[in-house]
Amino acid sequence: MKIGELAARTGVTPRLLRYYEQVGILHPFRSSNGYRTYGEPAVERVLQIRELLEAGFTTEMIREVLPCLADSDHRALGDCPVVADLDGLRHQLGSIERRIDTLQRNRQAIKAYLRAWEDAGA
Amino acid sequence: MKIGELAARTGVTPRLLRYYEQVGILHPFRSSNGYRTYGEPAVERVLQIRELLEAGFTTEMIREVLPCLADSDHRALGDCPVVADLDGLRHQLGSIERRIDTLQRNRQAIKAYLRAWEDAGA
DNA sequence: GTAAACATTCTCATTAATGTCAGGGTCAAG
DNA sequence: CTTGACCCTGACATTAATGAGAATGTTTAC
Repeated sequence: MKIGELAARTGVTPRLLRYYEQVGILHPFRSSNGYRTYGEPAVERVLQIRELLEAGFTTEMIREVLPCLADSDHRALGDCPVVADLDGLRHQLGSIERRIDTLQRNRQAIKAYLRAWEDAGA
Repeated sequence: MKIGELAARTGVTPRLLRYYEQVGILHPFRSSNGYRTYGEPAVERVLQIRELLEAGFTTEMIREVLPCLADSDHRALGDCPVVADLDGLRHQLGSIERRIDTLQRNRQAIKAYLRAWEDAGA
């Protein structure tokens, strides 16, 4: 499919799809006229990129982890390109875990605060 | 304490401390000479700001949630300034929970991937 | 009282993720 | 063949979070 259709199906602007290609997290083919051509799996990939970006990842982190996340259902390890840098991956993992931690602590605090107000208001 | 000391004690540059004031998440007093003056609790507050920023919050989100997080140990609800917008808070809570979710799913996937490689490599 | 250390404000620069617009190709429908 | 919809590249703008520097005032310590 061409960029417009992918954009429509993912809710992401063509501009951003081109950007994602530019930073190396999306790799469309080019047809002879120069148009970008995306396969069906691109849809899910783009959605995952969005999800990760909204969770606060940078495109650089995504470039590191996405290869190992993509298509995780039907893929054997052998399919993986040469092995993304495992140490980098472990590092990302640590950073993700720290973030989860911070988020959980703060979620707790906000919940407690809200509950206190709700109790008081009732 | 003055800005330099707070910077030293938190590892945050004076530049950023001024920035945090500018965006309304840090509120030093001013002494007669115009110098910013911070109280002891500012240290922890700054550290929390850093933590939240590193977890991917924006200063705007922090402005919303920090009032209800700050000093959460020794504070009665009554001390809270008029009540930060409870609905905004619930919204932030939802967003935090979605992020935790995304993060956890991806942590899982990365761990599985790493484990697979380690098993294979062994 | 002069110099060093630290403060102030203001301005400009940078990176990441986006938006927007301009100048041009491509293609399908009429 | 022309028009309209869609694609391409490239350039410039913006917001957030930072860094860096200039020009200037204040405090400290000799």
